[in-house]
Amino acid sequence: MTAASTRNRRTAAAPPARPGEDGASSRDVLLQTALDFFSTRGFSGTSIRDIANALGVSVSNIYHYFGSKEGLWLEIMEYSVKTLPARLEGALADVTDPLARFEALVKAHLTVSTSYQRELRMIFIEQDRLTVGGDKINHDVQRQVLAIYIRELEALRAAGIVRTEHLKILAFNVLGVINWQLRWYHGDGPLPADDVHREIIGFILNGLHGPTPG
Amino acid sequence: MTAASTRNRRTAAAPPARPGEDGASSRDVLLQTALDFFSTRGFSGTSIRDIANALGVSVSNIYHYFGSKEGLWLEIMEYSVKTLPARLEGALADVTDPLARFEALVKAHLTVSTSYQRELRMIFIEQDRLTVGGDKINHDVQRQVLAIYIRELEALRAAGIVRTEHLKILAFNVLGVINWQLRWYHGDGPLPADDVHREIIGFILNGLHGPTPG
DNA sequence: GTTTGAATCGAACGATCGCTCTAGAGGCAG
DNA sequence: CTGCCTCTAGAGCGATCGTTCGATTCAAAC
Repeated sequence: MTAASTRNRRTAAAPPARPGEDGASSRDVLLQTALDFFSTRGFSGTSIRDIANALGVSVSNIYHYFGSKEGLWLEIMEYSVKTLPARLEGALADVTDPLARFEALVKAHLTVSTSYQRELRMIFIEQDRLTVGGDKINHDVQRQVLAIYIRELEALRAAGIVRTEHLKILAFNVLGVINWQLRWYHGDGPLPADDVHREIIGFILNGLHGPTPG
Repeated sequence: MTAASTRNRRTAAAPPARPGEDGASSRDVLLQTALDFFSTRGFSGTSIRDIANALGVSVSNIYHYFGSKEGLWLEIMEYSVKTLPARLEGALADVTDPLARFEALVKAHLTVSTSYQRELRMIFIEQDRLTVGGDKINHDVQRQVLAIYIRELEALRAAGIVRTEHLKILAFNVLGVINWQLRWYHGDGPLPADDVHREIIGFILNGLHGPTPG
């Protein structure tokens, strides 16, 4: 969102970075640009020089701040994707009714997805290219999120709202709708994000009832 | 491993063998191996040497059969993904009732997804790395499939089953559930594919009813 | 027997990859 | 001024990338 504007400010003449002055340090600009590339081209589809050249800086800069290409990827994960499970749990803190909890869960998930769209895309684009430690973050986050959904779905089944016994499949279906939105929603449509979210939530909450017997 | 033992004896004037015609020709083995790599590592995450070394053959072989790395990718698309819209239309040929049509559409889509899981994954993994002509196939297929779903959803709205006016969002939600299955379903679970499909269809058909007013 | 052509290999090309190294520029403490 | 530290640039390293080329094998065609 702000990457393009900050980028133009410090291109050609290579001025020294002034952290805190204009709010975007060299480090932040590198992160934003890397985010743009990683989220659209994937890890192996993005080269260090792609990022450096887009900003008109040297590749040494990236290694100075992040140590390696994978370190840059992990740095983005650290402040965004890794916080997703805690954010979802936070949205459930004050809600007791099972159905209201689930709706709050989906709503919070959609809100985070809109805020961190590019970052979350990084999870789902090309997952077998990082070293063991790097992949572990992706898998851990996805596993934690899935566990949250299954736990809430169990409460819904206890309440008689969900009838199927295959809660894992149901959770995948719900997550499919939510995560697919990362692909098709670009914010340039005529509908505000809230209306889009309402449509998605309506679809999911109806889908919970599962296959009609008979 | 099997490439060295398979010597093909095909007639000189004929073009390369069609897939599935005789045993496993060198060409077919190359296609299958490329499919394994492309569907898990993406286009830029797969190197020509990855494929060649996995089979113990020379990289020249790939260029002999497919001309280029992108030609190999497109060859896979040609016999699989590109046929998806026609297959979906074919499933609708004899059905008239709108709801039955939609159910047949989703069911056929799931069947094709199970048969061509790796091929369809290639669509959704890394989409900005091919040249203009290569990307066009991906976009065309996705656009055609979306058009089919929207057309059927319009019939459902005319029949009073679908109430929302945002059919495009609804179509994306349905496609999200179906396509997300490409990620999580690996066929190694305890449930047969038919049961999984039934769960997914049940979720989608209930989701069609959309947000409950009030 | 000769010719043809598809199938295959191994070497090598230029480009690009992730990454390292050295050095210079500028701020700041002594 | 001197030394230290952070930030940055640029050259260059070895490896790998997609691709090309020449040569060889082998079976069918003439």
